[in-house]
Amino acid sequence: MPELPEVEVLARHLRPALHGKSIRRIRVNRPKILRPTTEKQLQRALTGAKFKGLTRRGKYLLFEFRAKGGKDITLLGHLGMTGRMFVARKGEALPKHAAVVWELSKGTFVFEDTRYFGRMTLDLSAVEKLGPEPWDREFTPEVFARELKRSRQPIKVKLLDQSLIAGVGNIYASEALFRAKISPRLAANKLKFAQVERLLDAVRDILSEAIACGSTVPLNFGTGKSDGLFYFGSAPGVEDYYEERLQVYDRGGKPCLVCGSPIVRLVQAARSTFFCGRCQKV
DNA sequence: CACCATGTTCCTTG
DNA sequence: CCAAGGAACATGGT
Repeated sequence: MPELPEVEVLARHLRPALHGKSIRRIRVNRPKILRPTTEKQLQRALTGAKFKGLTRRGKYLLFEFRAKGGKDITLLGHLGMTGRMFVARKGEALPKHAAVVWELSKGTFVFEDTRYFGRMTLDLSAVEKLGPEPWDREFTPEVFARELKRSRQPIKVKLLDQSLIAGVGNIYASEALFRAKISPRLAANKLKFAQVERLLDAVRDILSEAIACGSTVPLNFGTGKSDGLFYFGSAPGVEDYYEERLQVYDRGGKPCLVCGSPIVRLVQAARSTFFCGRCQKV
């Protein structure tokens, strides 16, 4: 479930769910997910700590706590490929792959992750390496263009570079390029300035629309199958809602929704890219 | 069985 | 030193 929009929507749901609560006890079922923090360190830092706030940076979540001794603590969360987080109600069964569980003053916070690629750690170094948020005022088309000039990698691959721009993942990279009518194969340093402008607008619009869409969906994490979100999401009764959300991703061989020509799948940097060979000529 | 999957990091090669 | 490519991580779905 996790690119910037999904993480943003999750943050908006978790904030009120954690408001005013503190951590009674921490259970770690998958210590690796804390790396390089140890289970002991996490428990020492957070047992008895009170939730103070939650922000998002790129695809990361930053949990703020006030520890028992009065010290402020930041905990970093990342969903990896398959991570989910939710506050379960009392007596609710834990999912099979619950990696970390916080028993709260009221309720239970669950970080579950089938593939265990996610993170929950006191090591904040990953965030320092992130590039700007897509809507950062300083991140102008001029800045974007200057960075792209330095690379001959395909533009699709550059969009996934979190040190260039934070938060774009494999799905929305394809979607943004389709929106901007730019070929994913075009070398980053070959983009015209007008294309860079269009691409930045497209990235911002695609992500904003996904957040707006996700924000209207009633999440119901606890009950099982529904992660309530986006591409794989199926909140009850809103199935059709998702139909038209993705224009190219995972639509290989299907007709382009603009021109009807078949959507092409290719592999770049070991990841699938989808695009329309007719609409995205250059 | 084969191949695919929303992400990041590490290692190798040039 | 850097850029680029690929494997590894771990589990499940088709």
